[in-house]
Amino acid sequence: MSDKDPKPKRGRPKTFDRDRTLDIAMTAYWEADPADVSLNALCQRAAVSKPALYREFGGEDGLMRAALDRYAETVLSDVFVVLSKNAPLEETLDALTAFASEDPKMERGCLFYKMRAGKHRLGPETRRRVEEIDAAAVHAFTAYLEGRRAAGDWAGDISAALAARFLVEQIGLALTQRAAGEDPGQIRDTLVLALAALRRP
Amino acid sequence: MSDKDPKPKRGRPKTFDRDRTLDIAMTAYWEADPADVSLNALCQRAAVSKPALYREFGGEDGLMRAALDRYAETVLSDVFVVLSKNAPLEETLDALTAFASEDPKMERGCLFYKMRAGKHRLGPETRRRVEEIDAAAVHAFTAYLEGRRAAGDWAGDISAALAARFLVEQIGLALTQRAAGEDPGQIRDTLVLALAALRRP
DNA sequence: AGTTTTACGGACTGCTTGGTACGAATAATC
DNA sequence: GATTATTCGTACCAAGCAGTCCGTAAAACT
Repeated sequence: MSDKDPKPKRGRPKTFDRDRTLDIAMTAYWEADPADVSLNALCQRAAVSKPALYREFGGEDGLMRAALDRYAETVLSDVFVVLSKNAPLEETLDALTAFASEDPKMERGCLFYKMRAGKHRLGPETRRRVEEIDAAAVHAFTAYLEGRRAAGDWAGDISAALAARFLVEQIGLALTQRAAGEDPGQIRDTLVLALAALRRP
Repeated sequence: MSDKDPKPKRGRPKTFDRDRTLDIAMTAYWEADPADVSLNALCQRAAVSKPALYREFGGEDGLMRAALDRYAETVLSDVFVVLSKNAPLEETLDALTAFASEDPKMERGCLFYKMRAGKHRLGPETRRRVEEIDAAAVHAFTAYLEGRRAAGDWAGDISAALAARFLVEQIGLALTQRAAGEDPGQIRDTLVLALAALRRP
């Protein structure tokens, strides 16, 4: 597995730091609304030339898509991990509530939900990825809830798919409120109120 | 009160149709995201010159604010009327659910919530008006719920203010989903699930 | 040394944006 | 008819946008 310069390639050696640039782009898109971050501003922020960006990512759509990919690997994966643990319902809902309404990491909201909210403004690649992640999230929540039902842990009389959609939307709502700078305590209260629908029969 | 040309004013007579222009602007902002409607496009759509717009509304902010004003008078007022009727809780929640998830008038979502979602992109006047309407909505819902509590109709153990906030956000979520073109049936199911928190003790 | 290959970025394109300068048009008044 | 008051819209502005041209730098190969 040694990727230690196995082939001294021809031509001028590449100096473009893809990883660093992607980090900066992801952070910028995350902090602000992706629609409010221009390529020009991004180039300046990362001290990178525009042609370099185009060589590496093909354009704005490619860059956004790559940034979203990284976000999914870096941040969203944690949520999927939590679900795959198949912990009791109460415990999982508490963890999700804390994550969405209080986790300092999510103080500026969630890049995925921000992109989803402005889906019509995205390029085709990024939009496709957003829909992919959305479907994956619903699927993961559905699987988790079906597991909890089988474990006798959840007695809801609704379909797991509906409950999963509901969860995804309520968490999204909370994270959108955080991005808007609303009071975490109030966000938490609202989210707890909503999720009560899954706790009681 | 006759405004029948009581004063033959000096200067060139005005031909600008403020009402018609405002209607077209409101509709355009409503159908699309306000951030995606440029003044240029609006002028073309209304067959109006840009300087005329500036003379009448002062700029983009003024026009948006005027369009939102008209929207509040035209559309939102209906909701406030429903609340002021002080109908039983179940009945009102059903009406709100139908309004948000199925009313054909709201097929493209709600201008107020669209503006609120992109609040940071608005001019100062429009933003201020959005916050005003938001506060008014919460206030109206709070007053209604307190009335229902007094009538023994609502036995919730939470504050009316929290329940009002919750209602405003859930209705907003449903209307945002409608703007995104999601299935009304699914939107309805999700909203009913959320509002169950207010129906049960 | 010279050729080939690859990556580099300054400077440019064409387009859209919100906003405005200004002369022409149209009325009442003198 | 001249003056004054008011509204009209063409034509322009600077700024910002995504995206690209192309000359130059830096390496390996011959």
